[in-house]
Amino acid sequence: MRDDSKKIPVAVKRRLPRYLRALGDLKKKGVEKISSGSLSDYLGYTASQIRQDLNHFGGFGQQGYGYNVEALCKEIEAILGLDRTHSIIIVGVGHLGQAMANYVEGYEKSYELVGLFDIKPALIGTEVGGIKIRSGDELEGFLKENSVDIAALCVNVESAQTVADKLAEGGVKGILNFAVTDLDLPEGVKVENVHISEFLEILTFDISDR
Amino acid sequence: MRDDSKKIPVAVKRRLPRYLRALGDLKKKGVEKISSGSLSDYLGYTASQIRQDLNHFGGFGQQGYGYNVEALCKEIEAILGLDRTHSIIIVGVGHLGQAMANYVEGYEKSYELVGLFDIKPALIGTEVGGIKIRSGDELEGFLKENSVDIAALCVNVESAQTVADKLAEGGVKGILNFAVTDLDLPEGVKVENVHISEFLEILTFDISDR
DNA sequence: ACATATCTGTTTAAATTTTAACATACTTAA
DNA sequence: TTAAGTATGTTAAAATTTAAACAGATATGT
Repeated sequence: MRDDSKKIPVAVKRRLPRYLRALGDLKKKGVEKISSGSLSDYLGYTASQIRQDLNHFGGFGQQGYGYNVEALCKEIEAILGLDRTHSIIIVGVGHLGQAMANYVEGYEKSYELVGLFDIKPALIGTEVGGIKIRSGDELEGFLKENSVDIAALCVNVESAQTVADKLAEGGVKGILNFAVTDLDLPEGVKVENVHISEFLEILTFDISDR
Repeated sequence: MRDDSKKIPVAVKRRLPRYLRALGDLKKKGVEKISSGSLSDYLGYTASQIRQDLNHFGGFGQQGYGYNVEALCKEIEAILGLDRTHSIIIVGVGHLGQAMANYVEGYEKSYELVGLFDIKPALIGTEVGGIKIRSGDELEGFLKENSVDIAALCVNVESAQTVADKLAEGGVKGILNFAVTDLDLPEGVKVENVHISEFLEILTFDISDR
């Protein structure tokens, strides 16, 4: 939309959800305005960094006043794309897939869960969150018929790449990958990895006395 | 252990699990040696970065030869602390908690699942992975009796801080936090956040055409 | 209305992270 | 045994990220 938004540094991008969460909390508390200094206390980022981050999207603050919580919240939502609705499917409805479904339900309008897929016969046909679980065989056909923006990939490592290929072929724009493997995908399909076991390993490194 | 290891850059630390995974794959394939160049093709990091990363831990390569896969694998395991066994409990045995339990089972010797806790009466007393789910009320007592290294925090946002306080008080060294909130903890207790909804938001940002 | 304090946007500097370059050492094959 | 090729460790440069500094604009209290 805005033409300079391509240049938003990766580091800034990854902080946006945290800003949004903080602002949502403040809004809920009835806070109307906030300064970079107060937000710094709240978030643990330096006030300087907050001002610089927010400035990538244009001046939303006012000197001597601060930032309007409501307005800034809306703005960041728009930047992240949460002001629109994105269709989501979940492939692999094990524990992780169901946990993911719960997260998706938490958003009022930003996401719409449109499909669940699994290959386990016992699961096919049952419902999760009011949505029927379809057979994995139906995935390709489903993607032809329906426009899917995001797929949460909650299958095991072995089948991850195969499923990912089908998702890419079917026109999915982004994959939230929970399988602990690195997917090879065509240009244009975005991937966000959530390699849980790696977080555990990093934590283990941190607690190992050294 | 090594006295300069405190200086390992954060960015390097966070890449270690990925190195370990790649080396494990190679070992499984029977590859004995690997050069930084080949590893670069495999991982997508530059060869230069790989050499520089690995050098933080001492020279494990050999000029004209490369790196011994087996030896390097062992070394990184040791650096991460995976050559020892760490006790783990999971607090909150919903879908996420059970998924987490599965991950832990995947490690042969590095982790030992020693306890599961939940407050839902229907769950208490049932077993997951051969471990009985205890009542949340027993948590403090359990921590007094047992030495717990890591806790996976899989409870809802509302109770996360309260539980985290008990964990810290009980001597837990690290918390893998799945609750989408920022925990306030005493110095010395490490936290690794896995804020799944934030990954989804970042992915949404990436796919939003701009 | 005015002075003082507040707070942003922006510029400049520091720190961190990544990439490139290269000298040196080892391997391999003839 | 020797020469050519390979590949590391290390140093230097570039890029990115974070922090500090400050000028200018707004708010607030008297």
